[in-house]
Amino acid sequence: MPYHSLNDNFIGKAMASKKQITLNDIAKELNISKVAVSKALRDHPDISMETKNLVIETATRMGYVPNFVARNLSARRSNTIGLVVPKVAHHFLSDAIEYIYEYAYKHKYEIFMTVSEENPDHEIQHLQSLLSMRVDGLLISVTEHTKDHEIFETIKQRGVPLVFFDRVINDIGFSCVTSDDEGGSFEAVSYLVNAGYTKIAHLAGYDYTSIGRLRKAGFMRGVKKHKLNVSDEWIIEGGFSEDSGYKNMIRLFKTGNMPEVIFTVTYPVAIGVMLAAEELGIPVPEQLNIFCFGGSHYNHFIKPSLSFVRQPVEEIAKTAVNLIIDEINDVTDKPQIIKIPTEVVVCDTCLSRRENDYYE
Amino acid sequence: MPYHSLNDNFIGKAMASKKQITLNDIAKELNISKVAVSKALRDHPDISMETKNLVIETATRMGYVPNFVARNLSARRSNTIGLVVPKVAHHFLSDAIEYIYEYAYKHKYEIFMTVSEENPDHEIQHLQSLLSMRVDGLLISVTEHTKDHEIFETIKQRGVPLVFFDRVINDIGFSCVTSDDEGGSFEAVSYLVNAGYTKIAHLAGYDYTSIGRLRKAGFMRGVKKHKLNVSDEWIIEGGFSEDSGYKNMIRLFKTGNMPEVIFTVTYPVAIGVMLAAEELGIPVPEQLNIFCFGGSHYNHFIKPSLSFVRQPVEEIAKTAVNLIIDEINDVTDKPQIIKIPTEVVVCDTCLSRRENDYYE
DNA sequence: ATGAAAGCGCTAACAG
DNA sequence: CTGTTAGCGCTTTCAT
Repeated sequence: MPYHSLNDNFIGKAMASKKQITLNDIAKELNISKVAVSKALRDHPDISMETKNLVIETATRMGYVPNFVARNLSARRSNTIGLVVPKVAHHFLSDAIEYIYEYAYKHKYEIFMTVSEENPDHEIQHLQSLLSMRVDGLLISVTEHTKDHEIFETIKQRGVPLVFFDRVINDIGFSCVTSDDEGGSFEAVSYLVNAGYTKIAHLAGYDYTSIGRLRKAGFMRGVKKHKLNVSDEWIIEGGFSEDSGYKNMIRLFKTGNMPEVIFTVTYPVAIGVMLAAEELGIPVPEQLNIFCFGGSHYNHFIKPSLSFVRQPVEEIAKTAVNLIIDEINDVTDKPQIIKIPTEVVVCDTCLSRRENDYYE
Repeated sequence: MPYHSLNDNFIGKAMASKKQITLNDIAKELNISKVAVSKALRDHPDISMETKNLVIETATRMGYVPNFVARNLSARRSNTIGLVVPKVAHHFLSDAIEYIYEYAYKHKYEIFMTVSEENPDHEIQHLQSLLSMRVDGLLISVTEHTKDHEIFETIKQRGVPLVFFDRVINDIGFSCVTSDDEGGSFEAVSYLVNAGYTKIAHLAGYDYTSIGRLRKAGFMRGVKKHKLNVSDEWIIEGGFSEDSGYKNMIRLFKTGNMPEVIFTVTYPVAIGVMLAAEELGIPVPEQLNIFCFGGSHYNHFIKPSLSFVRQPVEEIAKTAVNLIIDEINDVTDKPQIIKIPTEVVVCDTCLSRRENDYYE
């Protein structure tokens, strides 16, 4: 069934059965025109203070609630931003979402959020829905499986502003806001080397997902810079979830060739590695160390707590919101590629083995 | 400024600048009427198979995207449910949100979600926005500070269906879907008593919030049933966050009168207690045990992992979605009060001290 | 089976 | 300052 066909259940009883108060009702009550009421309510300079107060008072008294649907249809803008995320129960995204709401709210934009569940088909569907709702702009972090860019071409054609954040698609003409994935991974390796580790493996994401590709690239740059010996078996491409961390840790173990440290592409992957290590009877951090990209609220309570590269989530959210609003109002050049710096945070794992380590 | 006045920034450039394909464009292209196209796209029985196929093909070819705003205005229903939650980065809610999206999606309803950040004023604002967008129904979990019920009266008056879930307001004529908060707490106490604990404290929520009141009530019923001696100092009313758990643990400690077990109203509160215990040098679970209402993804990795009352999150989400859809379509009696059973899950804390304990 | 007419509630453009 | 006119894009009667 093509997208533009209607939902099956778009029938039956409509919503609110009670009569709604409209601009017209207020106008009649006051014996003025509909337009005057509309303007008064919008605090338009055309209208006298006196009339305004009268209108506002009457509107409140009559229980008027404006109809945004009508307003949006007429004004061809909705003051609304569509947000598409792959998950909600997710260390990074759940925080990012809250910040996005917070900053959008400050700018008087409403956010309509939609969850794709890491499913590219749902992602397309939701994007279409949001487009159909005539949102003014789109904010999206793509699923870990998004490969098809057709929908984004459509969006570009239609001229709807869109900003990618965190998991992005570069080079297709839209702005992107991310942490410095490549640089952060590079710094992680540098930290590890300075701390006295040389045998480092990397559980990577997928190459077709920006964070997977870039974090691996940063890792590789670190490896090259510090002339580390990294066997092929130590770089395993997998997903971004706990599950893939678990599986790939087992796979790594089976090679019989274990590193000192495993650097994982995400926090959940590290958790999966911990789980597997526990089952395999490998003590962490004594026999195996773990370092990951991205933190978690619960990290402090986990034993051992994981050292990690901090993602500047608030900054990313804030920047993305500001950018999409600027693009909506056409006050910025696009596309912009923005990378927010990261920071190495040392917890229980991967402590320095040296004496005078400058990382304190 | 009254709610119905417009946002300050409702000016400036509108969205999509490119011309959008409308029903009319397709109609002209095909030399048939707008209505025929509309009906064909909606698979209306009036239209012949032949015409339908032709229309659908042409629409696809021309890149037609239906305008839901116009559709909703005309049809007076949007196939959309408004969702208001107090937080997103939250053990229970982040899961609940995903399930709500999942089940709504199955029923071809779109969810527009909004985050109140535990702020009752934002909550009211968002409810108003959603109402103005003419959502067909509302799903809400209230903030921990929501006391004023006026907005809900307004919603009732307007005849818009609403279903509360998890944090609910009873007795104001709306349906509620929750876990069995009272029963779950009662069972927790029963478990603890059977496991050999008698000195139990309760870090409660607020009495004006449903989950706080009911979980405390269940606790009290357990205390009475098992004739436990619980000193007044052991029942502390606070919030639902990590922060309040931390503060109240310190407060409890200062009384010099410590229980064997602290039963907390939520998982985050338990985490706060753990934090404080760590700082105070009280070993958990050796010297102090913790039991809480609600679990967490990360519980398995926390040492010691917390024993808890499992909230049936998927069931709650599913039930709430089904209920709101039924109410939208007026195929159910309302209001309904639905309680989903909970389950005691034993992890590292509060293990049984008895030999032949039937809880294994 | 198809279409013409009438609006959903609101805002924009222009005239007074 | 206020009102009139003309839609936004779509869905509903109700004719044909």
